[in-house]
Amino acid sequence: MPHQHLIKRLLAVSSLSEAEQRALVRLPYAVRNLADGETVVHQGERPRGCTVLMRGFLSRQRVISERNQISAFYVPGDVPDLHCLHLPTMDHDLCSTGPSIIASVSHGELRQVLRDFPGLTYALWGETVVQAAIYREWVENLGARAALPRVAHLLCELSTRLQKVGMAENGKMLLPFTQADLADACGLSTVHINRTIQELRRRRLIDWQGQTLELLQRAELEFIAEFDEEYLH
Amino acid sequence: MPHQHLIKRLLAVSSLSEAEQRALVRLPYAVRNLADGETVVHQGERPRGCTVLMRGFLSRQRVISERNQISAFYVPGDVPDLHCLHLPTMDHDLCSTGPSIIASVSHGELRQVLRDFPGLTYALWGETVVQAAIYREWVENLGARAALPRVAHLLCELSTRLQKVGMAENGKMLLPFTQADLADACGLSTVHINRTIQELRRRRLIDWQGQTLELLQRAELEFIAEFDEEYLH
DNA sequence: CGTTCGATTGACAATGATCAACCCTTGTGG
DNA sequence: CCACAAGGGTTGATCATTGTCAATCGAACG
Repeated sequence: MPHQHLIKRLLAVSSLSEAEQRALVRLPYAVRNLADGETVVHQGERPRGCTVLMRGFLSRQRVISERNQISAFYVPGDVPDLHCLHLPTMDHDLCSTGPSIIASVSHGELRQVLRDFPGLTYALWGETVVQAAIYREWVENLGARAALPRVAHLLCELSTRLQKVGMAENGKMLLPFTQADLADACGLSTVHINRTIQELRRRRLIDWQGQTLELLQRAELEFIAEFDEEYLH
Repeated sequence: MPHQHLIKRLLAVSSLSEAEQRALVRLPYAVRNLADGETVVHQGERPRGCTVLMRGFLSRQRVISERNQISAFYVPGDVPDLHCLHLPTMDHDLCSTGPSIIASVSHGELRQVLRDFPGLTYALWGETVVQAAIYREWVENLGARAALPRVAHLLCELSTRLQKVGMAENGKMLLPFTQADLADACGLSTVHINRTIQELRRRRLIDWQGQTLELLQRAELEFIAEFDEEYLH
């Protein structure tokens, strides 16, 4: 199993023995480079391994009533298709947003290690628990918040998750997302996302030029978004 | 661990040995009756056990920007706070909708059994995986669908889940939900939910009187909602 | 230099929210 | 037994947030 952040996070939730950590680290994997927009797994496929995102961003998406709806963003250390150990078919597309690098760990070998080291099963279950908490937040975000706080909440979440894996500092990060991506994630039109971002800029809450996003007044932004990072641990 | 449906479902995903099943069945639990509207677990609490819903309905809710947003409904056999094994604090209220009966299984004893029978850990992880899939569907429902298909999708989901636990037949079921509950789950106002339900009635897609809901033209309803029960197994 | 992609803008339309009643049923206390 | 209150459902009128359409602009790129 690759990636330090994944292992670090597994350690944070559950505590792993030396042997367990070693077994995890020794799991073989295949690395693959992805170009912007490339699809890792297609809806309907039955992947033979789990994907660990090592670098860059992935998004989970599917077309719902003629709209492309993004239901999750993944950052390095995430395992977007971990659930395929239990439910074999992917019911979404998994796409690279910007260039990225993934590692694939065979289901068979992973299952074997999980049988040998039950503590690892528990730890990976914890990963699913965290992802579920994020989905819940998205449900609330889409169901209850108006455009401005909704976008603000997403940006806060991204910033926090990126910070945890060392890809953001002081709310400053490199994001390959287009406004259309944000729109797909927030359930808004690109036009309205554009206006919402402009409003966030006007209020000096964010600075977003090219691929560089900076959250300027974190406290104020979190207040508007009712953001509480608790759910991300 | 109580409840046949939970055990049946665990068996459906993972296969459990005789010993594992016995260990599960023998877990002690405390039963509790809940009145309509009663709260099982409050936001911020750190429950000492997992809740297994035995009868009735629970909903997970929280106030987001002055709106009560429901992020999940639970039916008998579900374990709404299973994730608290990993993340100790509940960040939502868990409320009974209509009268219900729950069983509480101590975290300590559950953990012990999971240590003794790793196959059970894997099986319960599967439960979390399914719940996560439901959240994803809700994200898509709230993000991408207009009011009518959104409500239709929720009703299809409920019907399918209830059918699996023997609480619905031919799309006919007993639901204790008010229109306000639906509104909170769908991110719509009660007024608009009311009009949407009337439209569903007018098109002879549902018959809903008192607590009895019947889905009249399942195929047509699923078509409108783009509902595919795959994600529920 | 033309093409494409993403960002931006304006005009207009529409879905759904809000406000304010009103009705009906049910339950409760005098 | 009746009066009243409360909760849930229903309706109409009006408002506004957000979507749609269409066009423009600028940068990047072959």
